[in-house]
Amino acid sequence: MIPELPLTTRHSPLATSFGRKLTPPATAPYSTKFTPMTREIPKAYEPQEIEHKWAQAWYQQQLFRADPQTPGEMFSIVIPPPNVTGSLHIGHMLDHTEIDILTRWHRMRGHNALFLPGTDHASISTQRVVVRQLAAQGIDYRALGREEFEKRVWHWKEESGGEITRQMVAIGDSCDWTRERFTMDPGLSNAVMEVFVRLYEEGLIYRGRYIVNWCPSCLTAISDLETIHQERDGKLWYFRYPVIGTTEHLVIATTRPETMLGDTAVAVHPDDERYRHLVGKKVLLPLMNREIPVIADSFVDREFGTGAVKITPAHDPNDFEAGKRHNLPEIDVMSEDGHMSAAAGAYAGLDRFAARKRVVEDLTKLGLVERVEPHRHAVGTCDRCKTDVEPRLSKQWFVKMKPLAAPAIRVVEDGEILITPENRRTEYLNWMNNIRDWCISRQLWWGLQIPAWHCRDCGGITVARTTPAKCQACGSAHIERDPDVLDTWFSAALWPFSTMGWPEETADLKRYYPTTLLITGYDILFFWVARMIVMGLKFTGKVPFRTVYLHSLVLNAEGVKMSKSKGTGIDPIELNKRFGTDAMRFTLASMAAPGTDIILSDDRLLGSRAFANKIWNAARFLFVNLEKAEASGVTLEELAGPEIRAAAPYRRGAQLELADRWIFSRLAHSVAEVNAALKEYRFHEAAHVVYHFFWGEFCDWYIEWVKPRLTSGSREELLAAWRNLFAVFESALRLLHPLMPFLTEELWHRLPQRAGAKSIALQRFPEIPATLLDPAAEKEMALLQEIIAAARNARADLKLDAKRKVAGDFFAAGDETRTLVQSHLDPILRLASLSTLHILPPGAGRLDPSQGAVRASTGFELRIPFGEAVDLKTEVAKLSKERDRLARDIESKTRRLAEESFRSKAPAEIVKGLETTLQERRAEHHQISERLAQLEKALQLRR
RNA sequence: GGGCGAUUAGCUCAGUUGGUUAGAGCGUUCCCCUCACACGGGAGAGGUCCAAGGUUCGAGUCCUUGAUCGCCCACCA
Repeated sequence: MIPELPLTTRHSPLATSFGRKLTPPATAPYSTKFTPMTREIPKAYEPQEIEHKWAQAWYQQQLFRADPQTPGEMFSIVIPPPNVTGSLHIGHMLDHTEIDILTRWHRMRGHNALFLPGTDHASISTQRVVVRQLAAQGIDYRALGREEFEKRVWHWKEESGGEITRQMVAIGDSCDWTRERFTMDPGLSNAVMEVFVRLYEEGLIYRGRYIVNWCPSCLTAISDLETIHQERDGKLWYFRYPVIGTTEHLVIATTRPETMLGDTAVAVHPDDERYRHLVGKKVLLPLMNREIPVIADSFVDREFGTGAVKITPAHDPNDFEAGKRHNLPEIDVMSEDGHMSAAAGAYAGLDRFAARKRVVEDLTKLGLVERVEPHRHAVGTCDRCKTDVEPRLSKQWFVKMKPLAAPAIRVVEDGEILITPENRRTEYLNWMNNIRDWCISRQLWWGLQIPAWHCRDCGGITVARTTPAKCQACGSAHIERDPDVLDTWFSAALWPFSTMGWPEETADLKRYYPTTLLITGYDILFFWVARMIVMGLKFTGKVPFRTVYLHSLVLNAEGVKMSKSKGTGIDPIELNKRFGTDAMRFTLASMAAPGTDIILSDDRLLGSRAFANKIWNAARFLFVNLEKAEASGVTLEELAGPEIRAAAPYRRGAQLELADRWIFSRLAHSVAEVNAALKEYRFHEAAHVVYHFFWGEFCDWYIEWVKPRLTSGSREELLAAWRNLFAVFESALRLLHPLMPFLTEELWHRLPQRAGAKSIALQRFPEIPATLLDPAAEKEMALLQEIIAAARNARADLKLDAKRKVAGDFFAAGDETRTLVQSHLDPILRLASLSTLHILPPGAGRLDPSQGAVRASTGFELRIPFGEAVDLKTEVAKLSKERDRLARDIESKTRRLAEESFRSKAPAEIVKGLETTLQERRAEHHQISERLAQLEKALQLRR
């Protein structure tokens, strides 16, 4: 069953975002009968209405539902689940655009394609959002109690998750909505418990008291990855600790004075001559008046500071280790919220930074501050709230990563998983090879609670899939569930298989797992990708995906990563309104060159919108002219046949006209290029190819070329013209569909269609037979285009009225060229705005440039005669420039060819090619020089 | 402290394995509101490919060094 989209939340989906609600359409938006095409088509493409109509239709009809029973090649991809912290931002749009392009492409190529949607509970982030909301209402979340708080978050989740779903529908994600998942769904949470228990039973999950990264603002432990190191200008304080029983002082250096209150030793290097006599003695810890030992430990760096370091086992990971080695007491002088604890004596209750200041002041008064130096160092901050992280001693749950990492390294090294781009693969391997244990417990309320129960009687831990009745160790019923929840990435790590029903052996799991591909941003390579590989291998014995494509990030105009909290994000809804989803998708795709980040600009979006409009108007042209063809007896049925979809050229007799041969050949090339580009995730290239084909070739040349054929001629001629035009256009729509799904769907339905034509998305991607590749046609067409361009160029330089048709002269020594021009005189005249083109006989010789502007290229010369008022000087300047350019080129080529080393070492074809080119250049140069001479003579005569 | 990426037209960026005159979009200049489209058509201008060395017959492309910008990783107090 497809879920109804909840429409009742006050956050109200499309009502606030995309302008309207999703309601079932009264009738299907496509015709169920043979479609008489809509003749009335607005002049400009207005995406809003159309996108909404199709988004809704696709969703309602479950158009992209995947069936494991369907045979054929499989393509499966799971979405990187967005956090339910609000709505999708522009960064997500890139994920979705790339995934959807590839999914649609595979589906159209006949593959059994699954795009599995879903969302992530995002433990810490979501909790923060709701806590802040409550605070805004004057509610302290702790006062609500855990249960009530969880209820509030679930409520928020329904809103946010619903909004995200609606956005995904609205931007045309071709997901299977029946398979939508959430990381806290019963099935997924079940998988999480299963994994936790198994890892615990194998000893790969353990609980222990260690120094962890603690956020005093979020009030939870966070992992190493969530700790962002920030370079900062700080200070290095030198403190004097009096050595007991002497008049000496031992000087230590520290960046964190406040932690000295918890010092339990001072360490020096065992080989350090300066301090050897002090080892074993005691120093008096100032302010606290505690006697602490001087110990020797080789972890001390003799070069740093004074070579003597204070040891605070409860507040520094190194000191913690040292403390363990030397059996030192651990004195925690801080509370969880970053204030000094009772153990800090007189400083209790002070904020840690206030305490720092006070400690320095007090020591200064005592004359125990030796000196202070500026010191640049890295400070850990919380990924979520940017608060300085406090290394804190606490009991947490960890995953032992080393044994799990080994296979995850192997599969990437072996190429069983392909990580692309290549440099990310290296990054992955480096990280995996230096992996450390993963702190997975979080002191939060929103999330998946750890399935462990503590015994109040014996202190034993019972880990179980379902709530146990008694303690596993002593049988006591006095057990309590561990209050902590799991790091949100723990459940995310299982996503590719938990979403498919694991640990059950479901049909989905068999058919769609391992997934084909993972597409996500490189910023979560370690957070997510690496851990999915680890967990996938551990629990399914298979890789979770065959290929990982890591795309760039979308940055704002300042080149900073988009962030909603910082207010630096671009609102995708705004973009959709202004440009349309298709334009946004196309823009993202066209900028998504692997390896470089994307800075989105209005200019590019405007360009894409213009492209959509261009296609719209090409279609409009077809539709408004079709009546004329129908009047001559061409029927819509004839334009809706399978030949259209097969892009089979319609030949009158055995002949296909040059323009048709050319456009089919170009189409075949374009399809091949798009396929090749998408295969290697070169979205920008695919976008460019389609853009150029549609606009630069189909619109600019083909349509213009065949225009007269569409409205006059015999029924047979009209049919040929229209069939070919439709075949190319229809194929081009399919070619474009993965990039611009809405526009193409709309136009496709406006084409004559057979009954029940549901969606272009379910049609085949164009497969153009290689026999349509026509190098001869491309060459001839290129020559004709060049001739037309030469005429236009000459016209423009003569500053002729663009509307005025003028006569031209044409000379070509080659018979073939003359024949070609003669047989395509009509389009040439039309496209170059010429009244006539006088083709001179081969014996006529060069065109006299004093009579007009001559433009020449390899094999031909074309002249537009000077009118009454002509600026010969401009013409001379133009030709001189061209002559100089040629001269430079000739010189460099001549020099190159004269080099013996080049001739002997370069491949023969390169040498030969260069020689040929050189000859051509010389000929051109000669012509231009001649022309210049004549022109200058003419100029003198005028004077 | 390690590692990585970037530097190409006014702007934003492409440029596949080294090969003949380095491309696109936007902007800009000139001409056109021609019966699909001014979100348009036509024609131009605009680049010592960050710098210096090196390899090569040949370098935007490969190597070395440097400069500038950015990113990732990292328990030296």
